[in-house]
Amino acid sequence: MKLTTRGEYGVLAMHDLAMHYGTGPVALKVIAARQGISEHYLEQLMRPLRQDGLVRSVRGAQGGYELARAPAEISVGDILRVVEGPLSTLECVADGASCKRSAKCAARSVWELLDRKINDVLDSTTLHHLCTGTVGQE
Amino acid sequence: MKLTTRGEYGVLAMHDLAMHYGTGPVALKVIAARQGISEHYLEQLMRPLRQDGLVRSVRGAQGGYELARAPAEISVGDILRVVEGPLSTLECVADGASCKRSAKCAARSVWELLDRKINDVLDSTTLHHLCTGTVGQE
DNA sequence: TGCAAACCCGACTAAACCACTCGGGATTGA
DNA sequence: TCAATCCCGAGTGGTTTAGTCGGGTTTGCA
Repeated sequence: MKLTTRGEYGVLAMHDLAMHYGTGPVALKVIAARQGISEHYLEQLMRPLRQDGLVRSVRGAQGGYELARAPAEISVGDILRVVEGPLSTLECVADGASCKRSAKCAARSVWELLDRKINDVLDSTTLHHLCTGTVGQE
Repeated sequence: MKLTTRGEYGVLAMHDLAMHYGTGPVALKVIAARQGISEHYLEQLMRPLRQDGLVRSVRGAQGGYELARAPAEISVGDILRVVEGPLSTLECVADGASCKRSAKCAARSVWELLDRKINDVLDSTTLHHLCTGTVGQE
């Protein structure tokens, strides 16, 4: 039930970008220093975030990254799915066919319920909530 | 956000025991065959479950394992915490002191909310719910 | 009394994954 | 031009996972 640093750092970096949304691109070096993360490692996380259209990059001097959408339009779930892969707790829940026991598996219902609750929280929490300290509200 | 096979198999085995609760001990070999799990591996999972008092073992011929409490008194959370360790999604949430940024960490609130929801589901789902197909009810 | 069925325990291992690091290339503003 | 910046692929040491293996010890039953 652990999240890796990819998810942790990814959300930290995106939150950093959200705090500076609308003020031009922020350099990787700045984010890394501000959040206390390895710059090269963070770079690896930005790649999929860009490819997935969550951030835009500006190359060259004075370049950097910026959110591709407003903070309220990006959920923590969006970020985690991109940097961590699918969020389901067990392979067999995400992909029913892969589970040989799925038909008679009594445990399946707990995992399904769990996945639903996890996705509820992560999809209903946006960067805007993080920035305004209103996580879990409305 | 993945669960390991320890958690998956642990719940499967405990559910198996719950289905045969009150009919004497069930041999590891029987559970392993019924659930399609390696017997030796399952043995490793039963050790902590026994040490934690969730199951009782009967040694010698005709021996086996049985639940130490009624199925309604054992939650999925109980099982997972024993075989998987603490359920929190990030180290820094479980142990605030270990997180250098905890004070100013905006992301922290999401992880706390997430952990709370996960524990809610797992602690309110018992083996009895699994056996009766009433997961998520009452 | 002997034996086989069962639990008990510690050590080992191959493969995968994690959290990075490294080195170089392409792009662009000043 | 040059320095800042993003872009990309490859490598790496350590840890974890999902087991296997080989031997105990205990006990019901013939």
